[in-house]
Amino acid sequence: MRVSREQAAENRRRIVEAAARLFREQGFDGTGVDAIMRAAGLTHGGFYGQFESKDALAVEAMEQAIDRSLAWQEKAGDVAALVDAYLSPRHVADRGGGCAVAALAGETPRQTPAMKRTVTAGIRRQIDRIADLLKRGPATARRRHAIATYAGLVGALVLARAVDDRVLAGEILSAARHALGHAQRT
Amino acid sequence: MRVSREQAAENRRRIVEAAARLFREQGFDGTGVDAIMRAAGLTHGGFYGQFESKDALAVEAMEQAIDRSLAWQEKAGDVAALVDAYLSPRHVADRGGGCAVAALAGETPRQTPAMKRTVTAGIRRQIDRIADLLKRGPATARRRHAIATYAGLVGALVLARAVDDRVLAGEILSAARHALGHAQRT
DNA sequence: TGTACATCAGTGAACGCGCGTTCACTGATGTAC
DNA sequence: TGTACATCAGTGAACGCGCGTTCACTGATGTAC
Repeated sequence: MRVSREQAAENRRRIVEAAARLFREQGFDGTGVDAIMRAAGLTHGGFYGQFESKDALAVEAMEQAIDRSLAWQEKAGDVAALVDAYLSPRHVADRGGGCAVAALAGETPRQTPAMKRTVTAGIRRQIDRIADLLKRGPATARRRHAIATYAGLVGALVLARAVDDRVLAGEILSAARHALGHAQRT
Repeated sequence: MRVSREQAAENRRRIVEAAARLFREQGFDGTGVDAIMRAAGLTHGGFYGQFESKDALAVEAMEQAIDRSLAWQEKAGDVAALVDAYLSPRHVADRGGGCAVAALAGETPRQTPAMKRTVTAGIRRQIDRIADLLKRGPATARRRHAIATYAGLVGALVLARAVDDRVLAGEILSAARHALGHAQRT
């Protein structure tokens, strides 16, 4: 049953969307082509008409997730706002819709070189974005500060998600918020 | 071919050792029972004489990796020494022998409740250990500071490993070392 | 101390299952006239 | 504008493979006398 070109393009978009969410929620290994296609409202057989392989889709999904994250951050006017949004309980709970680096960076060593390149580029853009938000100091210090801030954000989110105790998770978030929110003044 | 009780106990130890290394290197999903048994010098069939399941072994391997990490850290006399050791290129490269939380925390949401408990306990002990090393300030501030430090360490290690550019990886390590090494003075 | 037998750690083939991928087919879409 | 046919997006069964797990078997170890 053929489908219009617009419909096919729309289906492709839905596949990438579903993949970006499922990969972040359950990891690359933990998410099957079958599950992605079902989430997109299709059957798994049609997958290879749209994508060369699961790995190729993974790269595309990762790129999309990173783009969305950065676009979302455009709303943050300063580092404190970005830190607050990143270290919110909402972000901890929304693994599937949140930071792709925090959700998937741990699995990248086992991924394609293309995936590593995509992740590296995403991390670079994220660092630049934070450095832009820092108003004070020379460029090299701002960049160094941006990197340390991003590391603190990713680490705190990963730890808060790894822990099975909401109180401890909250403590991790608030400790990191305190350290990173005030760091701008040092 | 039966084997002496000491030999059997020794074999069991080797299985846990191999699992602790392989899980950190390749993840839980990425490491098969077969690969673990081969790394321990045995065949895969004997696995279930020693362990109830792959998940049960994973918990034991995680516990061992965390214990070893903390024992190793006993050598560090202050936070600066711990930060330097944690954020060394050597630790970045030695994923299989390094921090189990940084290597595997991203996969824990998909693991057994027992695994989550083990990881949570490990994170708690790690935070306490860092807080003990902090000399200055009241207990609550020390704890908050310890959490932020640990988050910074884990995040920087994860980012440095995710990146396919050694220069950027080095930059991440040194930025975090700078931020966390000097943080004690604030 | 030596012998006979029960025990059981480890072997290797086999299992059921889900995975990524392929393929013959379907039938609506797009195109040529 | 209408008709006839080629195209091709999507279907669903099937593939080979590796996984976690099971099991009948082996033969050295441990034990009872």
